[in-house]
Amino acid sequence: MKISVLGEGMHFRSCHDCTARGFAICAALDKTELRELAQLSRHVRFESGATVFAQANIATSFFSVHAGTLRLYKLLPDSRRQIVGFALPGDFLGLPGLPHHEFSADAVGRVTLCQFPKESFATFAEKRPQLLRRMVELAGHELARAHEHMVLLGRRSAEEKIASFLIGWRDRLSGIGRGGEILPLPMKRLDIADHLGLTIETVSRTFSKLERDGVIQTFASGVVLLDAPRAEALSAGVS
Amino acid sequence: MKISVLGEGMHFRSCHDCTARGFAICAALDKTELRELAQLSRHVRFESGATVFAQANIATSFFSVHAGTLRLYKLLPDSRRQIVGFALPGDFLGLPGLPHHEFSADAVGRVTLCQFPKESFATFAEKRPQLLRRMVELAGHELARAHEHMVLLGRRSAEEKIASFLIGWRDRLSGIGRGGEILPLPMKRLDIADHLGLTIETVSRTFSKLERDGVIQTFASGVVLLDAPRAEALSAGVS
DNA sequence: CTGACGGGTTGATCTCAATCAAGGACAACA
DNA sequence: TGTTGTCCTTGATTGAGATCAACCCGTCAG
Repeated sequence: MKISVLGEGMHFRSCHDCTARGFAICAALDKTELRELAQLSRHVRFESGATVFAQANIATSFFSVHAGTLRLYKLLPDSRRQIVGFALPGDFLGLPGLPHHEFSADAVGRVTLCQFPKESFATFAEKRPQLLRRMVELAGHELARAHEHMVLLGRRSAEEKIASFLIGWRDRLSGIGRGGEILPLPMKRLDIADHLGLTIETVSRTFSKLERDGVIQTFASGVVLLDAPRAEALSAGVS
Repeated sequence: MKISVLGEGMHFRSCHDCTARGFAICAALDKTELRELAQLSRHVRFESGATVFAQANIATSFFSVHAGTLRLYKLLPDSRRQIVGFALPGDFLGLPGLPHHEFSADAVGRVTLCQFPKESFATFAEKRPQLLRRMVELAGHELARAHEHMVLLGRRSAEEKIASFLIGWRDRLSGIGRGGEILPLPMKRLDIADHLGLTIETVSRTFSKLERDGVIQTFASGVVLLDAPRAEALSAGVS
């Protein structure tokens, strides 16, 4: 696990012009508070594949994603893996009230994060109801997404799973201003499989089927939704 | 949808000797605050099968479960159902920041709840960081449970699903002081199936298998874990 | 240029859980 | 007492997705 602090060579990126501000918890803070929070945070970078923290380890920091994608996953003893989600810029990682990390997180491509020591962040938050409110809200959105994912895992077919995943991913990206014609998929097929409760072969076959049916077009870096309404219908479960 | 307010005939149950206090959000409040909160809450009761609120309806209240069990579920247009969880005494229902109910909730057996108008609760909470902190914590625990359930849905066999469910249910009950030799299962087989991403037949068969193998003994009202270590091993995924 | 490797695709076969179908246990009720 | 309905169980068969296996393609090292 390599941590590299953005050091001397790099410009200090002030929170003020942070690209993830607006989606992140920081949105709940005023200028002064922002500076105070910046004081106790530091910017860290992880290269592709690096582990940011591991399941069951003691959590000493919270993180706010600044740039890049992370996969958040849980492992069973026999190494079956479930990716419980992908974290994007603005997402907050870490749960006050739980001493240990509840899942592992590693970088999908290069990632930068704001790191906050748990203790000082908690102290900082304690007297700022609007920050706590924001955290309740973020947790609520996360919970809603988790529930939606349970429906996917428990009750949808492979084709619906893939379509739902693509639509959900598109909507999340556009929510943070990263919408576009081509939908980038930085994660590997195996990651998608472990996220959707499928095998890599089924994911591959299903992508092929959707392409054959003219719903998507696949590229090395992602897909284009040729027939978004059809994908949305599949995603909604209106087979 | 029948709502019956506990009325004249019934004793007013003060929050002070509420059996769910201690697990519920109220635990974060002192005596004075508790009385204030009681002021803006009312006790409501639902008979078995009654719907407390429905998915996509506008949320006007928050609830704290006082007694009984609720099933929380999402429906697909074609009526496939995923039960995202069961709520027990002390659980908080409703997410600040989302205008609509994100799932439906109905009573499994008779249920009583504390109902708080959303607005007045929000106003009350706004100035009480320790209450907000408690809500963040509760949301965090809920999220952790949701993640664990994703592993179950995405990566476990039918037998492991049932074993995990039983162990998880036992632990939750004992966490609220309802542990005991016999593990009550107030929900129906169909509920369990829709919670675990199985069919009712597979649930039934798997219970039968576990009973044949001497892991459990089934009764009308629940099960006894004859071989808890074996069930725990299955639950952990150490097949 | 060649071989090894990682990531992805495709085909053949198998298996676990779904589906289809029947019947049992039990409570509510006429 | 028989009738009806709900819930649960069990058996037979099917099928979606897993597994096993082969192969393609681009990249990188030697």
